[in-house]
Amino acid sequence: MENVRELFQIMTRRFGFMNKNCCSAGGCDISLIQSHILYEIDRQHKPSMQQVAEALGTDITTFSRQVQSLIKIKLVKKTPDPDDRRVNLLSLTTEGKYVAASIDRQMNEYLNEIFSYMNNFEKETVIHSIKLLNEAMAKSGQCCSTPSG
Amino acid sequence: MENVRELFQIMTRRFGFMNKNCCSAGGCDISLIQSHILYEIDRQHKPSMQQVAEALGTDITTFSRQVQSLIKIKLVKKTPDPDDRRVNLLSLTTEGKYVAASIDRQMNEYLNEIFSYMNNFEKETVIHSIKLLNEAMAKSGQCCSTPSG
DNA sequence: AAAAAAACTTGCAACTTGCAAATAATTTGA
DNA sequence: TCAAATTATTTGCAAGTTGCAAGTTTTTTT
Repeated sequence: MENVRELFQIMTRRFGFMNKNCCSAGGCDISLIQSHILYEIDRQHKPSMQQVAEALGTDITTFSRQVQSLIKIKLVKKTPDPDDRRVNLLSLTTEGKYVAASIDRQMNEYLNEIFSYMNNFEKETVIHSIKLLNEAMAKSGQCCSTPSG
Repeated sequence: MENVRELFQIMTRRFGFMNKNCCSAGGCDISLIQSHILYEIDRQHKPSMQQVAEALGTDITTFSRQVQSLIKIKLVKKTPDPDDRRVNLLSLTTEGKYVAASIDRQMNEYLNEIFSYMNNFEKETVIHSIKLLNEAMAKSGQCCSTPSG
């Protein structure tokens, strides 16, 4: 049987390159980590620092400083949680939303280009498979999350 | 229609956590980048520095130093290419092979655990899909490789 | 051969990392 | 009710990582 890990390793490496290549979409040259942070803030509804850091598997102290840099370039906003003032809620600024949307658009364009080499049945099969994988990975909590979280 | 990028983003993030979690397999606590380097040297046949650095999308100067650190902990060997002595061929030491194999074993164990939540048809569908994806990504060179390479 | 190119290494200055300790707000439990 | 424990986040620090520019060594070109 083929080496399953190898298939995944190559695929995720390529997807990583795609993400890296999209860091300059939206007229803003950010780092890969910053791009991931924008993505995750956009995905969650007013998440706290902890929530985003945990989702990304980033040390909270490192994360704190990454967020500071994103606030400095005006892509991210921090609002104290009125219900618990230890907590800071994160959200994207208008420009942050624009950058995140540009990156997302570019990523989906790349993905469409990749799918253009498949017929429609193959494409649907692949998308269905990724969903299956995500569900299975969610069930199998232990291995696919950070040791800390 | 669902957001395809989101499906990929979450899946590759989880696979990244798996890779990170396996860095201590083989009784050796290495960094994620070092694990990727071991993997890639193992995969290619006596590759040059350039070849591995390019495959991983790492700057060659950074890579040079990462390799030095792997040589220092005796996981990697560097042999001058007899045909072109500018070139250094990379290979794993016996211990490097052991560590790489341990990581690979642990990764495949994790993957098996994930597949245990699927029936056999689903598993085969998923594996087939990843192959399709890799072929399509290889055809669509532009987006899924480094800007430099 | 001299000049250009290729494969790699080193110096440097900027950035990133995570641990330990600090601060600030909230919860717990006498 | 108030001191102690807990939680969310930030800062100091020292170690590690980054990539550019400039270096060495070897090979290719002219």
